[in-house]
Amino acid sequence: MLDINYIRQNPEEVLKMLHKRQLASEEPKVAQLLDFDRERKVLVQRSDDLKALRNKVSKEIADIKKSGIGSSEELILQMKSVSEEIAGMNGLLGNLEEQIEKILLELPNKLHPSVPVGRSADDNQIFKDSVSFPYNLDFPVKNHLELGKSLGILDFERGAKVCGAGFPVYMGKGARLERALINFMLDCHTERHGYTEVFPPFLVNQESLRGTGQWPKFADQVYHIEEDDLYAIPTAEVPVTNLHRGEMVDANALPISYAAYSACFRREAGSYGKDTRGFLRVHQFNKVEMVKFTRPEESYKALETIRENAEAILTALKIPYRVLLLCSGDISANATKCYDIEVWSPAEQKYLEASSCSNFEDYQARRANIRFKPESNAKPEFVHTLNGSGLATSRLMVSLLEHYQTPAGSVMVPEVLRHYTRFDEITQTTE
RNA sequence: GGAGAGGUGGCCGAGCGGCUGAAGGCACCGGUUUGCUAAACCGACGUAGUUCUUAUAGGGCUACCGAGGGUUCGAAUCCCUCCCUCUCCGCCA
Repeated sequence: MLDINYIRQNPEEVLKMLHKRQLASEEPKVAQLLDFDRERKVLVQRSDDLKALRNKVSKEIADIKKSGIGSSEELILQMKSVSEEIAGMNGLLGNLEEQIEKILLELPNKLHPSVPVGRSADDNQIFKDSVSFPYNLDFPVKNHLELGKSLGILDFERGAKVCGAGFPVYMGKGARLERALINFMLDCHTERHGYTEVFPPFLVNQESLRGTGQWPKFADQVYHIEEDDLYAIPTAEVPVTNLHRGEMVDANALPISYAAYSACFRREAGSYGKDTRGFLRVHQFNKVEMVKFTRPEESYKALETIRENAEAILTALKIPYRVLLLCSGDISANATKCYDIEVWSPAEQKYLEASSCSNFEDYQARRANIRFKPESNAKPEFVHTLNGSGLATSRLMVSLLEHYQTPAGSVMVPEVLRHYTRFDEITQTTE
């Protein structure tokens, strides 16, 4: 969330940001917030005055009782009514603070000056266009669904039977290939890019969702297990960023870089009918996520590093891709700046999002209260948090299967994965 | 699921209902001493809100001892609920 001091001092900046984000409906909230804030201040002052009086008189009462001189009856009676008055104010104050908190949690993050202004996904800027690798697909290409079915490596029907639509099953060499991808990506980030591997819980509590900003905004997109009041993670970002929630991290340890595999669960409520075929939109998918905690002055450099780390995976796999710089109307509410990496699908003849790399500055750190001391005796400051998919396997698998198919209908395994799969090709005779 | 113990500042740890924002120790910071380092000694040392002043600093007031309620003139301290950690028993993977 934003610093309330920043909003007090720069309300017009906040309004400008909302305008750029195409969130006109949110604009009245700023004035409302400032109204509540002023009201709160008046109430706090009056309540603090009463508390000061009560503290002072309570000490007098103590003195009277100790010395045994005089009577405290009258004072106690007075303080009783003062306490009642304070209690009344606390009720009002609690209400106000709840509303202030609510608005603060809902307001989106600032935008970095380099973010292009635009209305929708159509206005995203191409940061890096068509990074390609040589392929000979001069034959009728099959799409990933056809390949998955003919090779017996993907089973959407049975997935739907055991769970529901959007829960794909990988079989045989398909399962092995998926696992190879995950292992390759994790090894790459830990051994070559300097990340520490984390295997996080796949269920989290509500505080964690709130810490990274999925709560309250995306409450309806997250699977909720009522019995234990836990939520299935939509991304490893949630448990991994929250590892340091409420902590004072050691300044010398910064930047902290974590790479984590997790399954990701998304309800995708309201998006039925859009890109629903096969892997294009699923409720459960696998992803390796990179998370960084940095000093504020280093976060934008770290964002480029994360993007490069994600690109390195595609380069190694020789998967064609491009990088977009998201515009103000398309970027998520939590991020100040975000790159999307999209992989090419020869069958769909379009780019598919496989990674998002974002800087959140102190937006998540403030929610999750993650601080550090810049100097040993200095005041604590919020760290900056960032993350990027490195990468999600589902769309990656689409592009991989389609690019590596042969005229005979088999799929070759990318060079760098063979060490993990221990087979070179997936043919129809797969077990 | 049952029984017990406990959650206090960056860390460890003491704390009788009023004199406790909190002893003591460690770490960090400033200084003295010292050939360097270390040690020793001295000093400073939480966060947030608000207000005042002789206002790049200092003072006052308020809140914060796992979270939320309650009792009380007054709660770190007593009571209740919840969360977490540890130990033991039971059950299960």
